[in-house]
Amino acid sequence: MASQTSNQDKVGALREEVENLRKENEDLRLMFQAISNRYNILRAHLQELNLSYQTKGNGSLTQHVDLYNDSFKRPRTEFSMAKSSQIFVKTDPKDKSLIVRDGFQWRKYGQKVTKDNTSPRAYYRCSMSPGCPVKKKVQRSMEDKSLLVATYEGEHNHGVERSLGKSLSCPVMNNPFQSASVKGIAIDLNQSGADVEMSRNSDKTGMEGFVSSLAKDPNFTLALAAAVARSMTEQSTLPML
DNA sequence: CGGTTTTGACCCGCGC
DNA sequence: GCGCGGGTCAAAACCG
Repeated sequence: MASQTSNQDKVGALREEVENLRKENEDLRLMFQAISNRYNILRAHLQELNLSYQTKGNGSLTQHVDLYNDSFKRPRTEFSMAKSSQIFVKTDPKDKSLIVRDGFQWRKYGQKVTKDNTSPRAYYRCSMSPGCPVKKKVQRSMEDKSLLVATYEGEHNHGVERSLGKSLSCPVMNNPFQSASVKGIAIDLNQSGADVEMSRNSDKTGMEGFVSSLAKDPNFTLALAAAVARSMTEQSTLPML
């Protein structure tokens, strides 16, 4: 029958379309994860600015929110990946491992007990790319033993995608630690939560340029919407921690 | 077997 | 020059 063959054609075409969409979705997911990682690094840089401010004055919540805006309003000649930045990760204080999952692969090359802190400091080098100069130090905070402080130095000479292709779960996105806070500063390491906090606490002054440039790209907005939807679906299947 | 971790030795800058 | 402390090296152990 003619109608039967045309139905088969339609089914074939639909299958092909579904497969194409699936591939596209996968690409978009990887792209979203790369952007997420970059965002985390940028946020860590902000955190560093915030900390240096707090050491000078007694930072209340209001002050540190203002600083977010001030640091964005300030003209910058360079706004690349942070050359040196700190992030805080909430962990079990009894856990002696000094591991901070941030989406990159690291090779530990040393550990030292420092004078000002009873817990040891671990030294890592990025092992995702042969000549990558990035290093990080991880040490438990003295004030709050449940916090791991990771200090990053240098700029990666590669993207984060390299490792993402191998595993479906991005360590940063699936970070089991819901939030970390120290002296009134809260860093939410849960990806979706972080986005919400960001939009609540800042007027996005400095982010405007970045966001609007991305928003002008229809491909990006579509990609982001799809990736976020998928990300949320995946996260909803994870056990609540 | 190749990559990673461990850990004591070594290096180097800084203050005295 | 010397000692101290933080950072790195490198050989051995470990692990998937």
